[in-house]
Amino acid sequence: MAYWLMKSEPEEFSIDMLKQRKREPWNGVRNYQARNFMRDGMRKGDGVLFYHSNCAEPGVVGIAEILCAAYTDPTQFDPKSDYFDAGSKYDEPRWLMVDVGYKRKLKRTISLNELKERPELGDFALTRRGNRLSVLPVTAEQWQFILALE
DNA sequence: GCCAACGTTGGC
DNA sequence: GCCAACGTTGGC
Repeated sequence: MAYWLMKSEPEEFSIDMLKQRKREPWNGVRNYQARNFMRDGMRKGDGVLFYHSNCAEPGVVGIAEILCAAYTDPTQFDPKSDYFDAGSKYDEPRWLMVDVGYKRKLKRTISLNELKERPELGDFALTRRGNRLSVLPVTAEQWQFILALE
């Protein structure tokens, strides 16, 4: 079992929306590195730190889980979608997605600021300089440490 | 709204 | 293959 952190802008899709819907196809990832994490790393049952980005208090706000291995993201073939990719072919889809399931909200937001101040996290993909990945790996140690802060 | 950091595109 | 221009992410 592996652990991940997935970012979402709360105005686009918040932890409360995931709580309501219970399950969400994580479409729209259009970064190769993030796609590779989903394709090569993610398996059913993996843990997800749900992170709010681009908001007043960026940070980890909840826990989710990966519900299935990566599969074709249909929005890449939809000309009306924001995520349409004219260069992707049906028989060779460029973009994948996973389904994410709601587990629970944290009692409080564990803010980016707080995470930056924790040397215990070591080399953490989230706080690496200039990091912009929306899907990134979390070690078992980081997972436990972050949740212990709750 | 600003802007640093990064990824992508496309001319050459 | 290089690299300038451009677009996007996301913290502040």
